[in-house]
Amino acid sequence: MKVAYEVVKARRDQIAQLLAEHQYLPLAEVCARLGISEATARRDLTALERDHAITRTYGGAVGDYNRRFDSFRERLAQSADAKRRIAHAALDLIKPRMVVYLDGGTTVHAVADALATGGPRPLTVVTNNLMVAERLSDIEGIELNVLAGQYLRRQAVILGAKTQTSAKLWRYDLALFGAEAMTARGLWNTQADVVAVERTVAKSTKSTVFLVDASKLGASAPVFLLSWTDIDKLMTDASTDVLSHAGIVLPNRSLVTC
Amino acid sequence: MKVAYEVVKARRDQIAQLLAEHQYLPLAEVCARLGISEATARRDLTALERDHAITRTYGGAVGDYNRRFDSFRERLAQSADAKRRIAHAALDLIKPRMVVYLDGGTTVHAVADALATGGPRPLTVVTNNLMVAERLSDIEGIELNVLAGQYLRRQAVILGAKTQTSAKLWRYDLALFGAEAMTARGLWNTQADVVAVERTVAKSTKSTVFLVDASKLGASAPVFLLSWTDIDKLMTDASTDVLSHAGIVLPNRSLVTC
DNA sequence: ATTTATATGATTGACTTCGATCATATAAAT
DNA sequence: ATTTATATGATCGAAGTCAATCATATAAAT
Repeated sequence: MKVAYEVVKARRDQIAQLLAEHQYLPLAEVCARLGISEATARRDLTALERDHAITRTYGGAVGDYNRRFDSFRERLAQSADAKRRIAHAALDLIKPRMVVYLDGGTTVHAVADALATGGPRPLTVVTNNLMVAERLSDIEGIELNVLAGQYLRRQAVILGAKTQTSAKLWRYDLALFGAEAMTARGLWNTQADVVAVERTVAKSTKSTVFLVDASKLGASAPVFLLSWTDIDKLMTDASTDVLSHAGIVLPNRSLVTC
Repeated sequence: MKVAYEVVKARRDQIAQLLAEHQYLPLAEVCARLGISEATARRDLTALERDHAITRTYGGAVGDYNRRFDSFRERLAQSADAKRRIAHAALDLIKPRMVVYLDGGTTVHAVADALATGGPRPLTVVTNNLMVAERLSDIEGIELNVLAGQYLRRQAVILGAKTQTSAKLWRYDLALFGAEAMTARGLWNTQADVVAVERTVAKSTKSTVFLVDASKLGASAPVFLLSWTDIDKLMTDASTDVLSHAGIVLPNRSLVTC
């Protein structure tokens, strides 16, 4: 029997809501909860998928509500192995009771990943990256703080003038940064606001460490960040040979290759 | 054939990673991507589910990586209808170019929901609630800012001394708050640090508005927040009769019932 | 009031997935 | 070197899911 359009819409909204809450629901569950037949449930799910509200699966559907950070995640996959190795080396720098700043990039996110599964405790972690925040929140022994500022969902990062102001509220023992490019002159990044925050943090940290995988060698990025003399350590999977060939020569204690 | 345990573990980690990226993958896709048989894929998925890394579905699996804010979502469902009505009434208070503060509770989240689908633009929104932040980020005409501070994932909220400091970085035209209880004396909340932030914001806003559904009438909460004379408006679904019966009497222009 | 359009639920056959079982290959233990 | 343990892939019957089709009831249009 035909039914008022509003009734249909309300029901589909309810299904979308249900899926936002439960992430996944089998078809039978949808039928049971709404008291509708398989056929109607199927039709509703198909319609909702057409409107990009959910994703159908064989036997049910998943909600799209939480599909954020997608572009960030894609970048996470690049050079994932090198990033993981660098991150594990970086763990050695972190000691219990430190206040550690974790930068917004994907390489530094690997450190958060490593920290989540174990490492020195207790720790105070400060970050402007919300994926890092998610990863490390509610972990025993880690107090997680975020900076203030404008939230940019695509990059999962908090930026802006207020971010710099709030970055000054802490004193860091160690700051772990990423960068988009490294050349003989130093380290570069793509966004001016990102660099602004990084420089602000660099001024109030005891130790400044950069984690940069080899793919960033010879890459180019428009905004100059810091020169080699400004940093305490570079951790990379690029070999000393390749680095010096690119004109990057650092004292032994400032370079960790892995 | 038996295979080194590390190989198995690495493969399962890879599947979990893949699911974190794609949220949902059908079994056949897992087989294809890893070059393994259905049987092995099934066994891997079962093992991963046992470790609470993923959730199995009929025909595939979904990643658990993003299942956050769950307890907050549950509270969202309570009195959902009243919250929605109150939120829609609150929309009228918001005018283009305002700087609006949105509090951490579930009632205020309904305002974010309403704002997301339409309303006055442009707006500057400031919040300490990350689910509100998610909801309103990347929306044309809305600049979304978050406060600094310690991130408490269960409540999806940012709190602490630094939160108060960063709350003072803005001047608000309008602040929308929730509360856990209302009595003749005024409004109450459960957590001292939540109240601390709310009071800080209340001091730097032109207009202080509370959105409280009827279920909070007669409820009790330990921390006193503000008395009725301190606020500019109360929006509630409780009737004037019921309110006055509870000893709450407000001037007409300060009370919106819906 | 009559007609038209369509939302729903039931049915059916084709297709897919599942769990159990088994043979086999290889890592780990002895 | 030999034995033991187990990870893997193949197979198969059972159970579940899907898309298509159809009759029907009711909203919307006339």
